[in-house]
Amino acid sequence: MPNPVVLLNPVSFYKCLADEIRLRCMIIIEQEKELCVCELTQALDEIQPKVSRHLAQLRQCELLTDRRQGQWVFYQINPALPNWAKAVLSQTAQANQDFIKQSLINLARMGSRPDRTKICG
Amino acid sequence: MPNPVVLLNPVSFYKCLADEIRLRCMIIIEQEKELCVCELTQALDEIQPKVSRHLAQLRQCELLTDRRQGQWVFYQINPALPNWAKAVLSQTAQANQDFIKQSLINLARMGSRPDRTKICG
DNA sequence: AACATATATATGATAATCCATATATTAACT
DNA sequence: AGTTAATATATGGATTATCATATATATGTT
Repeated sequence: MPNPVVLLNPVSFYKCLADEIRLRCMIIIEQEKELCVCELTQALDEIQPKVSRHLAQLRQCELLTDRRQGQWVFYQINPALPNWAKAVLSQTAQANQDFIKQSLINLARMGSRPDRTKICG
Repeated sequence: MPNPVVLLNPVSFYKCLADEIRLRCMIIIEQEKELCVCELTQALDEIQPKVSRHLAQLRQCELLTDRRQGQWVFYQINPALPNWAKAVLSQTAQANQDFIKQSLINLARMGSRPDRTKICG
């Protein structure tokens, strides 16, 4: 069965992407499939409340979904986004690798990342 | 020969799209190929200085190019935009016809639109 | 098990910064 | 002169950052 698709206002969609931190989050989550707050905090080299607030906004606009696993909260791209928005995100990610290069390095440097063993569909 | 391609920061690109008036402008220009300020003013039903200001921003960020023909200034999508940005714009336009529906009606209602007889490549 | 401590995340409150708008004016063209 | 477009300034509103704190979970000790 087809996913129920989110009704997405294009202006609020682009408002979400119109911020350095939020756009980085979206792109590296797009790329890594799923990341938790502490990983994002490290990758972006920003303080935790700042990252958390931006994630909250992305969640509220339904660009991201979250799931808690133990002490961690993992975020991923909302699978119910309309196709045009998914396309925008993936093309933006593909064409702007430079933009997230340093974040991926920071992420790779991170010791003892939480594992995702209990991913339940 | 291939167009020289604009170097485009993704955050400023999305900041440009993160406003109702600017996004409407981009989408109807995308669709109509070329529009002048007075047409846009009418289509969006907004006062002229407001529209002009937003167009100036879009021009400054190189999302739009302008050409003067007599008393009119026509705007079109910058052909030197990178492909990913062009793709984002056309997909956004295609998937959000509702968003510009009223603007197109206003535009169609407009009497004596300036013609583009002197379009020089 | 009960308790204390540590880690991860979210949020309230406040201050600071940025952005859009309105009005008035100026410039460019016919 | 009349039409079209751009800009300057001031103001109000929205967005953002930060600190301190709250909550939830996990770990360690007795």
